[in-house]
Amino acid sequence: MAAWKDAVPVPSAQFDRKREVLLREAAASFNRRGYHGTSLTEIAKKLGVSKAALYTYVPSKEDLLYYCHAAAMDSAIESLHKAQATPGTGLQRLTLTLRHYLEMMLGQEGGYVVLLEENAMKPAHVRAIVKRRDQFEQGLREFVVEGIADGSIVRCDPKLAIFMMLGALNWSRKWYRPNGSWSGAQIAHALTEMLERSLSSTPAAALLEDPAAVEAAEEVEPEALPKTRRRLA
Amino acid sequence: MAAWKDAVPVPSAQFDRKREVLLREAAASFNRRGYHGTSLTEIAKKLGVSKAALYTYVPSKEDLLYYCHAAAMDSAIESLHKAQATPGTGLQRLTLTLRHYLEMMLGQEGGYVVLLEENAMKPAHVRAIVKRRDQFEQGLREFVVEGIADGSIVRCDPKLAIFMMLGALNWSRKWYRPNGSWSGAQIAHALTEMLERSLSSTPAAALLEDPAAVEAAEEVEPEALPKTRRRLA
DNA sequence: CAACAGATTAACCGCTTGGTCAGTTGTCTG
DNA sequence: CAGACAACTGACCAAGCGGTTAATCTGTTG
Repeated sequence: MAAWKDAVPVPSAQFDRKREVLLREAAASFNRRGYHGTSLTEIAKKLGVSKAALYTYVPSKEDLLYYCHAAAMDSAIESLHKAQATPGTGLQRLTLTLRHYLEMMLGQEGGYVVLLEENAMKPAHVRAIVKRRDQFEQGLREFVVEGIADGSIVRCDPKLAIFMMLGALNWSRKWYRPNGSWSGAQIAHALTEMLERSLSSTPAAALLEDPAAVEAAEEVEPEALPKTRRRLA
Repeated sequence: MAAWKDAVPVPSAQFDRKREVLLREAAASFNRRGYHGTSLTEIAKKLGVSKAALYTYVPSKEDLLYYCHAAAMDSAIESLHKAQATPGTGLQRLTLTLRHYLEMMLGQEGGYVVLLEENAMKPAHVRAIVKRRDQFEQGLREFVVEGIADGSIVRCDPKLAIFMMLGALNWSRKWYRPNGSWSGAQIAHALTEMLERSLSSTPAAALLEDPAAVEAAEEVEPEALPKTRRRLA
């Protein structure tokens, strides 16, 4: 068993770290130019190594894409599980998940996330990713059903509602610029607030207009606080 | 002037028709596999001709992408202009545009539409497309501003609101299947209804749950007919 | 029918790609 | 210091790409 030796000295923390950097860089390139539009030479150059060196960390370009997708789904499902362990109405838990998810996606590390060109992977990998994505979406749909039952969400088609919301969030990759006047967390707050409103049975009377306002309202958010949100008459 | 001869006999209606078919096929492939992931040989094979034949209709692969983008923007801006010529509140005009836009996108012809991998085009083409896209988005934002002024839309950040809505709509390409239980028009109705609710100052108490319900409310649309359009009380 | 023009093709070209490999480097171990 | 081993490199390869070309096919026109 190789596990013995591997487990001892410096368990190749270097290796794992470099591997992660590679994944981030690859994900960033894939997101910008697309999978087929990104060459390994390109990625290697950005990392300051030769193309051949990449094969120390990854068996093929296609696996690189798979690892990126897998990491993205890890984040998503983690957000879901956190919310599932949190008490609240269906609407609150749904919003919580989406906010977490988006914050990770826009986070300064850039998040892995590709969500596109899945069919560039071999069938087994596609199946694995699609399965986990279905789990994620199913969890979200259950929040909607729950919300309809507890009265926090208006009657609607859960599948469609989730597709709409994920579209609104995932598309943010296309226009979000980290150096703009809104931070990732601010965007996450404002977007999920609008989306919440689209399903809420008691929609807020106003939405955020100004990034600065987010900090005032958001910075407190860490869970507790007297629940006095403005509501429609 | 070549225009003289071109204008006379059969003004190459054949040519134009074939060109259009090529564009549709290309757009479909680009949307599925991405621009770089689609080879001209692949497109040619689907059309039952050789790759070289494509060059009769299009000067290069990159131009093919450009024409697709251009056609997509034509549709979008047409939707916008129609709504701009229609009276109503900002919210109504916004919703009308989005519904038209989505219906075209999901229409049976498959719509061109790519919206992705713009940077695969040469700078001049990118600029042309981005400019028109900005026009479209600017028009939508103006509907939001208008809606806030006339009281139909709650106060919010127009830019963010439009980004959210376009994301929700554009993402539908990823999950919509023409053979499912919802038609394109039904999806368009249900999605825009949810989005309308997210900004409306007087949100509807309920949303559509069932595709069949759309038909009862929507199916009247086919434009002509004795001009007795049913209206809401 | 002869002449012509546009559509179409097979064969081909230069180039880039993902991937391989033999060999060099650097570092830790005994 | 000797050996070992993983990291890394430059040179290389087959395959597929976008694009070109010379020749052929097809149909219309005088």
